[in-house]
Amino acid sequence: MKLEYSHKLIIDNVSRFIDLTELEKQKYISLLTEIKVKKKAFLMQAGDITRFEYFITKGCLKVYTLDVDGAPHISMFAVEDYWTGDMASFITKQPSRYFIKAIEDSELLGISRANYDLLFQEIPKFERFYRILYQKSLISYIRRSNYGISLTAEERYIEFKKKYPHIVNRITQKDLAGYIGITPEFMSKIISKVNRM
Amino acid sequence: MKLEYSHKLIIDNVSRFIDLTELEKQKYISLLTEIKVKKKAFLMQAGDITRFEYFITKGCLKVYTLDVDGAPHISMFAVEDYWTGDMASFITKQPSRYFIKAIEDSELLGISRANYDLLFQEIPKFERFYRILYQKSLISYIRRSNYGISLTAEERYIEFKKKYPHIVNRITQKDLAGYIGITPEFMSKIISKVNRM
DNA sequence: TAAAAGTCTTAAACTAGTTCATTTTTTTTC
DNA sequence: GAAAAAAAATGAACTAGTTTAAGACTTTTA
Repeated sequence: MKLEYSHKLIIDNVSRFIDLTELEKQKYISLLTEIKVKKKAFLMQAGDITRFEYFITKGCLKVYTLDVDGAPHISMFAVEDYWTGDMASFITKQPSRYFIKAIEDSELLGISRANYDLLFQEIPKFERFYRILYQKSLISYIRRSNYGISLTAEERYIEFKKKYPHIVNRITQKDLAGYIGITPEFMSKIISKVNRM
Repeated sequence: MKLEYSHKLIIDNVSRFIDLTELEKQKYISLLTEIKVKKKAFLMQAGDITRFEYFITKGCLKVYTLDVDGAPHISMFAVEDYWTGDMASFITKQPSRYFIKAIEDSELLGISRANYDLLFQEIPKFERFYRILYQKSLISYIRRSNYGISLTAEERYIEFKKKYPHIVNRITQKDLAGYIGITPEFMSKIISKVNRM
């Protein structure tokens, strides 16, 4: 079976943790929805009940909330081969507090809540896939949940550059500040300081 | 089948997400190890390769790292009916950066890495249990990973009291400071301020 | 391709949280 | 139940990061 690029990408991603037969691959792909979103457009907004979990096949997006003062707090940048969405809203069917906005023209594959549930009935192996995917995400979020309180802003910036070299030059300094958790002004100071070192 | 208290607790916990037959329950329990740890004793220390994932049946423990200056950063307090451990070390078999120390005399059920792997072969339903358990943990860690950078220390303290009323009076102010990410001195100030309000 | 909008830089005054030092209170230990 | 150890409170001097404001540079849009 010849797969188109985006389908090959997601099958390769899934195949890191579980083996699928040709029939299962086709079944899985049939449960996905193709989505395109132009630069600056929203994939979802706060107040929405999230209908999909997303896999990015092309582009770059930011996931963020607005605090009481209207300042954005970016929780992740999602690029090719990443999974994103708002799992809390997707699972609980409660309105989301997150915005997801495209930083570049982007293409995604979405799985709806109904198809996500169906997937486990049709191909129980996916319980294992998601068990391992969530386990790996959990390991990185557990680590990250301490960053904000145990590292200085400068240390967090250096960590980000080391961990995400493929992302750092696709985003603005302002958005990076929103991720690191500081003002754009202080971000500017840190970057010029670190570059001088 | 009459279960002893600690086994009943863990079976009830697992049964929130999956249904087990009597035979499966017995099989599962046979894979667990009972562990007791006295107040102030370590369940594990940085440098160890974590042998178990733990379920607490009695007591209270703190999970923490030491930063370069030797200051403790507490990542969780674990009480009855909680799961804890260092998943990164457990999965990758690399040395841990965490300490787990009992705050009260505690009793736990541990599953070894070998039995964890075996469990999925013997009772594949557990892929689903862990998929859902990790999914729920992930939802709360995703939320928490933004707390450090988007809330003030006072707001984090108020959140903690609201979310963990059953824990707040079992731990010292000093340990709470280590969790909130501030000095014990500033914690003291915040608490007296919040109580005055 | 010009104007508009957004991003980046710099600097001075400010605030949340730290550090260090001392005293009081509570808990642990023998 | 006394002595020792640990935790909590308080205060003064300090630092990381914010706020506000203004000008320079880049990107977007018509």
